[in-house]
Amino acid sequence: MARWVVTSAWPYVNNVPHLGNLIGSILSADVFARYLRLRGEDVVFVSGSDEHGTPIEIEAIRRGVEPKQLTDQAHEYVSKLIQEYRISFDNYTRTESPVHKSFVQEFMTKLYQNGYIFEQDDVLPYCPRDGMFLPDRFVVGTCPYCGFEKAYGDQCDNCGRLLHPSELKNPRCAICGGPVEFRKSRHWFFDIPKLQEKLLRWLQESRLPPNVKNYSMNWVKEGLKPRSVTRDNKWGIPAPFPGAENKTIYVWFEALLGYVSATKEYGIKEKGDEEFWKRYWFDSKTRTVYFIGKDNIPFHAIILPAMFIASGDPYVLPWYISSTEYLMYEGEQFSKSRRWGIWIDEALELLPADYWRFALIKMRPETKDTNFTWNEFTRIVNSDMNDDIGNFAHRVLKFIKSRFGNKVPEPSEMKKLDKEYLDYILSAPSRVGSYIESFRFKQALEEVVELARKGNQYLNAKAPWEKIKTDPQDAATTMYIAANAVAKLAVLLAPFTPDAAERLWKMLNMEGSVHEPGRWLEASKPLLNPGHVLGEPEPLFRKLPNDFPEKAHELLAEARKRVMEKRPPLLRW
RNA sequence: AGCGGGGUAGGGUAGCCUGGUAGCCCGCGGGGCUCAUAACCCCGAGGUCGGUGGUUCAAAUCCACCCCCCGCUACCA
Repeated sequence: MARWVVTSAWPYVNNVPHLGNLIGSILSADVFARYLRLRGEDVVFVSGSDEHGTPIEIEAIRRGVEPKQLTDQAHEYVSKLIQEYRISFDNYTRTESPVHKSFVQEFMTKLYQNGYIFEQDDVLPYCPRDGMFLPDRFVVGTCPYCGFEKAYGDQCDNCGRLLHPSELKNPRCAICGGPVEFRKSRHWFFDIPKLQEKLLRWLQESRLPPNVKNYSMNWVKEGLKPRSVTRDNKWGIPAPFPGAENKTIYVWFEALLGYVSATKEYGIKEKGDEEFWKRYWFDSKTRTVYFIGKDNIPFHAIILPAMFIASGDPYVLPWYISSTEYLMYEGEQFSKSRRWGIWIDEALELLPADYWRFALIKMRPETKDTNFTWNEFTRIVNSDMNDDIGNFAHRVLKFIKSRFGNKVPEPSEMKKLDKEYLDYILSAPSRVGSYIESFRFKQALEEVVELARKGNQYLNAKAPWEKIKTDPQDAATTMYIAANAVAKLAVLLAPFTPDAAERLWKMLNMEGSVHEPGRWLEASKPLLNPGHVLGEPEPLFRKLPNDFPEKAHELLAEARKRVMEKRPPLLRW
């Protein structure tokens, strides 16, 4: 049995995550982690709030508070939401965690000692009024090529040209609007070009998916440049290099290390073992799996492995990186400034987590950007989830209750149709599982829906409501198989809709929890024996009204108002 | 501009790697059933697979060029 570390990209908590963030990393990672546990695998599932860096520092300035006050509120709120979505993190921590901070400092010191860090002066934009150096993105001015007056220091949104902030005419601070100067500042750089050959060889031999692999190999082949690992921000982890007393570590470098430090923190808190994390990260048989959005590929496929190699410690390099495309909202990208989209707290005001989990997984942008529309959402919830799965379970359980005294009937002779469907049920866990293992969650869930669809066909073909009068033994056989299909559904749904799966498990009057380790493996044989007394059947899901798509925008607007009162003050718009 | 991903019936998607005249879901039209949540089942209509050219007995699938959408391009995270 392999050890697994499953990670999800760390939400940047200048804001509440939206549905795109949820499906892109957190929810996808949860489905995978839950599946592995159901298979009885040894899993650590970690993530945390990414809370350092300029955007948060600026947000804090804007609100007149210290950054820590902002991220304290954000971390607490996001942690609570993550629980409400039933994301089964073993540790959801934060980059302000003391374990993380000291881990990052020790790690960066190793890179320094191993000769992978060098110093160099840079000339950088500086705002004298705010008293801070500005990232390129936070300098605005007139584009020297097209004359657009609101070009950013890294790129002009009008003509698309890539820029350097020093090229802008009339450069101003994006925060206060004041003039920008250029000042010299000393920085510490990660000498990543030294690792070019090793990275290329690793990428070549890795089993990363083609989109990640090809993309990254091109990057590396084009030639890597040293990257500065320090920033002049006050808000962050102090750089441990001699002479770097006023610098902090660039958020990207430390946030990536959070995967390791979160495992370490978990070991200390839950196992009382300082060295626990090494059993995972330093074991060549451990499989580390990262769930990220497509914008994050270089950091996970190049920079993180480079850091691991440069540390000189025997870290396992990424085993798999599952990168999703983007979820769009009604045709356009989610946008905080335009308030376009659905944020995860708003969603819960409308419907319980299972509805979102199910629909989002069915919309998971696995090969291309996918559009969230209320029409499609309603279709998935009403048709796939409720009519196919929910109603199938209900019709089976109700029938057994009314005609068989709520006991699983004793099967007799199996005919062709019976054998076919029984085989189909018994092979479903391995079918669904193999899709999950190839990171095709959308198809995996479709396969679960298909089990219910086939069940409906089976019932209609066998018409036990008719046979009960003419051939009761055949009706009993049919319902024995159908009941087992429902039990199977409970297990197969467990990674996707954990609450509904558990409710169904209880309705079947099964022992313990559906989420117990190893359930998936048990499900390769019938779960219900003849004579087993079932529980009280009730509808598993409810349906959305037909006019839901038309009313959704209005409902969302109302939800947004309610949410604003629940959000901690520093996260309100 | 360079690199990567995508463009398949009204909507959503599979198939493409490993060529053999297109599969599934929703919607639509017709029929059936009555165990079930106005649910379920069956039948049917609807696609020259972004465009052009090429390779081949045969192209959604391979090659070339072009058009459109999305992302990245190293200091937003």
